[in-house]
Amino acid sequence: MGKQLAKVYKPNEFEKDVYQMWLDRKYFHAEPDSKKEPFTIVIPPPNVTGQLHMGHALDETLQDILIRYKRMQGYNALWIPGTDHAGIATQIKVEQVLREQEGLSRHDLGREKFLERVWDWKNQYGDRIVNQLKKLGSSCDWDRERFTMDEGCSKAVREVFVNLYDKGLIYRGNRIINWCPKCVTALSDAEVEYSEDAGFFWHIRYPVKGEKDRFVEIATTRPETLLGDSAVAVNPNDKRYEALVGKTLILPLVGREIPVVADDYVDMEFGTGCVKITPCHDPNDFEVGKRHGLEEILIMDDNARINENGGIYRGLDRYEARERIVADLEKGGYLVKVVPHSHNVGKCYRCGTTVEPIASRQWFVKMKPLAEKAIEAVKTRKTEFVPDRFSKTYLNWMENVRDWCISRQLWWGHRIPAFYCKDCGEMTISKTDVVTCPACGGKSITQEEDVLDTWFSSALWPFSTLGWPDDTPELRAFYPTSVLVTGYDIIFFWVARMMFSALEHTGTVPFKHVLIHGLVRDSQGRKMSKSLGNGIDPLEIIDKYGADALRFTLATGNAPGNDMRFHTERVEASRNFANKVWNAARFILMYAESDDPSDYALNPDTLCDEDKWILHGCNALVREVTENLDKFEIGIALQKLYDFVYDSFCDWYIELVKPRLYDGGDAAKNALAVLMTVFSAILRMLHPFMPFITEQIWQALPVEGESVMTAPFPKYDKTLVFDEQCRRIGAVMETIAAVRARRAEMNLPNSKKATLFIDARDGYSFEGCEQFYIKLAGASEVVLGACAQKDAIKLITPAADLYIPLRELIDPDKERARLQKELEKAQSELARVKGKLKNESFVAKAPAALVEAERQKLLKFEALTETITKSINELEG
RNA sequence: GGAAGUUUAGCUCAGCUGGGAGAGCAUCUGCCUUACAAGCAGAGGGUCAGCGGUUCGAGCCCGUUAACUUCCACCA
Repeated sequence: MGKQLAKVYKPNEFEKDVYQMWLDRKYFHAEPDSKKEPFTIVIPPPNVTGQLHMGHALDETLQDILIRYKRMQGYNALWIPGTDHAGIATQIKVEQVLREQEGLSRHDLGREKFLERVWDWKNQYGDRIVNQLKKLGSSCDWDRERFTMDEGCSKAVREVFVNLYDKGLIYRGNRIINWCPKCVTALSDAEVEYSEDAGFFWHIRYPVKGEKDRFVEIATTRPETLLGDSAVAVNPNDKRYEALVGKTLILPLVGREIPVVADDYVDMEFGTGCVKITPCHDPNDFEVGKRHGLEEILIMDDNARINENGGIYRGLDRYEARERIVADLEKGGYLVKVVPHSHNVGKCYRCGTTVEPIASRQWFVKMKPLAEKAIEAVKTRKTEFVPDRFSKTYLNWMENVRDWCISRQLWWGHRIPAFYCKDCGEMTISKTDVVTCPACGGKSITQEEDVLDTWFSSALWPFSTLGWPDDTPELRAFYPTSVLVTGYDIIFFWVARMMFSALEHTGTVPFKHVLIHGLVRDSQGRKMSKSLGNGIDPLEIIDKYGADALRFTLATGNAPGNDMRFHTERVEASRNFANKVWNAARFILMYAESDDPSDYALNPDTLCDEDKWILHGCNALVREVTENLDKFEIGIALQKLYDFVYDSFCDWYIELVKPRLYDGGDAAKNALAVLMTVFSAILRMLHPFMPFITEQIWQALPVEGESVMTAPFPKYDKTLVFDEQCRRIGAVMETIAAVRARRAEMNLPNSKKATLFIDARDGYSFEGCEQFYIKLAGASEVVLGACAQKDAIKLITPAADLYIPLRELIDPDKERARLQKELEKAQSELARVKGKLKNESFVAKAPAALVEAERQKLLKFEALTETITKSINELEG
C-alpha cells in the first residue's frame, strides 16, 4: 500500500516481480480442505521439450481466468501443471540432434544410452515451457507439477495396463495398422492425417490360367502391392464375372497362381469391378483374406522397402518398386491404361510421411465396451461440452471407434509391462518388473521392446496427477476435476481417451465440463506453423505489450469454439485499455491522501445521483459478469467489463466527479469513497483476466487486503439498486451529449471558456455545481468546458430530452434547416411508435413492459415534436 | 458419403433466452485539455449472403439455395 504507480504503464517493469510475490506468498498452492468446495483443473500437458506457442497461450489464459475467478470466489482452487513426454515428437528431435551433431543413430548408441540422452534433453529443456507459462501469469500450483513419465504416472500406466489386460480389454494381435516408415513405428488411426493427392489408376490385366488371351482387368493406385496379391475378388452378384469365380489367375511378373473369389465388399460400380486382394497391405483386403482363408504375404520391411517376398524387386524402396513394376508390366503387355486419379492418402501426423498399411503384430485396446460407458456419460450429460456441438464430434467418433493400437516401436515412453520367459516362452503381464518366470521359475526374462502410445499415459492425466491408483487425500478432495480446457483438435486424441479411461478405472467422469476453444491462426487465417514461418511468438508479444494485453486479446473477440485470427492491432488495443485502467488508478491516487482504507468507506447518506448511478451500474455488472463466467462465456464477460470501465467509469463517472474533487472538502471525500469502492470492484473483476496490472495497482491503492488475489470477487448487492437515479443521470448524459454535438456542429473550439446559451424552458431546472457558473436569467447561460477536457457539467433534469438551441453564433437559415431536419426525424419516430401501438396484436401479445415502454416513447416524441415546432416558430417570429 | 462451422461496417469479429444493428482497427473533422496523444470530442460507413416460412415482431427460430472452411469415413 502507498506504493507509487509509475507515470507510464510499462508492464515489463513489474510483471516479473508481481509473479514472484505470488509465488513467495504461496497463493497458487492448494491443500485438501473439507471446508471449501473444490475447483480443479488439470493442464493439458505441453510437450516437455516444446516451446510456448499461441495455442498454449490461449489455452492457459482461459484456464487461468477460470481458476483465478473461482479462487477469489472462495473455492479451493487447484490447477495442476505438468508436461508430457510426447513419445514420437521428442524421440525424433533427439535423434535429429544426435545425427546432426555426432552423426550417430539411436541404434549406434543402443537403447539404454539413447534413453539417457533423451532424459538429459528433457532435463535441459523441460523447464523452458514451464518458465514460459509463468510469464503468462498462469497460477498453477507448481508444488504439484507432474510429468507423464514420472514415478506416479508410470505406476498409474502399469496399473491401467494390467487392469485392462486382466479384463481382456488389451490383446496382442496381427492386424493391419498404419506404419510410418520414417518414424519406424506403428501409429493409431488418430495419428494419421489424410490429404488429397494427385495419383494414378493403373489398369492391369491378370491372365486366366489355362485360357489363352483371357484376362481379368483390375485397377489399382498402388501397383507395387501386386507382389503381395493372393486373390482377385468380384461381387457375387456381378453377372459379368459370374463364370470367373473359382478360376485361377496367374499373377503377372510374379507368376503366382491366385484364385478369383466372390465377396460383398467389392463395389460393382467402381473401377472394373475386380479387386486385387493384398491381405497384408490393405485393411479391407485383410478382412477379405480372413474370410476366404487367403495366403498372407508381407512384401515390405520396416522402412517400406520390398523384402525377400518381393523376388527381384527386393531391396527397392516402395516408390522405386512402383516405377519398376509399372515399367515391367508395360513391357510384358499387362498394363492396359493409366488414368489420372486423385485420392486420399494417409500421412504420419508427426513427420508427414505417407503411411503404409501393413499387417503387423501389435498391442490393441478393445474399444467397444469402453466406448459404451463413455458415450453414455456424455449422453446423460455427466460431462458436458461447451459449446455443446462438440459433443456430436465426440459421440460420432466414439460410436464408430475401432480398436486402439497402443504399441509403438520407439524407445522413449512407457515400456509395455509384458515379460517373456526365454525358457518356457510364457508371457507375464505385471505391475512390477518380473525377475522369475511364474510358470517355470526361469530367470531368463526379457521385457517387451515396444513402448506405449504417448496418449495412453495422457489419458490417465486427470487422476494419475492426483495420486491414483493410491487413495490419496488429493484424489479424494479434488477428483473428479471441474473443467477441462482444450482445443477441438485433440478431442479424439485426448478428451475421448480420458473419458473412457476415467470411467473404467475410477468409476466416474474425469471432469464435469469440457471447454473447447478453436485454433489461433495468423492474420490471414492460415494455421501458424514452423514451416510457413508465420508463427507469432507469445513471448515477444508479452515483452512488447505485456502479458495482460496478450491475455485480453486472446480472451475476447471470438465466439467459443471458433478459430481466431491473431492481429497485433488487437493487442495494441488491449494494451491501450490496460493503460486506461492504469491512468484511472493514477487519477484516483492523486486525490487519495489517506493510506487508511477505512477513510474511503461508503456513506449511504452522502451519495448523490451520479454516485448511485455508477454503484448501480457496477453492481449490475457484477451480476452479469458472474453469470457469464459461470456459463464459461469468458469473452462476453470481459467485453462487458471493458465497456463499463471505459464508458461508464472513465468517460462519464470520473468526469462527472471532477468538480467535487477539485473543490475538496466533504464533497471530495464522499466522491473518493465511491471512486475507491467502484474501482476496487473493477480491479477484482478484472483480475482473473489481467492479473498483473490489477495486482500492481492494488498494491498502490489504499484498499483492504494484501493482494487482489486474496480479495473476494464482488458479489451482487441488493441495496445498490437505484433505478430512479439512473434515469436521471441518463438524462444528464443525454443533455451533455447534445451540447457537445452542437458545439462540434458549430465548430466551436474546445477551449476552456466557450460560452453557450441554453434556453430556459418550462419544467427544466439546472442545479448549480461548485465548479460551474450557471445563471438562469432570461436565457440561461452556462459556462462549459471549465473542467479539464470534458464538458462536464452537472445538470439535473427531470426529462430525458432537452432541446438546446444555441442562440449566439447561429446562422438563422442554417438553424432553421437543422431544426427542420430534427423535426422530421422526431416525426418519423413518432409515426413509427404510433403505428406500433395501433397494432392490436402487438398490444395484446407483446410483454406488458415493452408496450409500456412504447407508450413512454410516444409521449417523449410528442413532447419533442412540440418543442422543436415552438423553436421554429420563435425563430420565424 | 456423413457431420459441423462460417457468411453482420473498408478490415477482423462480437451480438448470451426473438423486442429499434455493436466493438476494435482503419478513414474523415476538431483538439497537446491539470489521469491518460497508448488520449479527448465528433462524423461517415451495414437490404445482418439469397429466397421462402413461423411470429404482433427475425441478425437470432424453421426450411431451402449458394460460397467458403473444418472434421470423420472412404472406392481397390
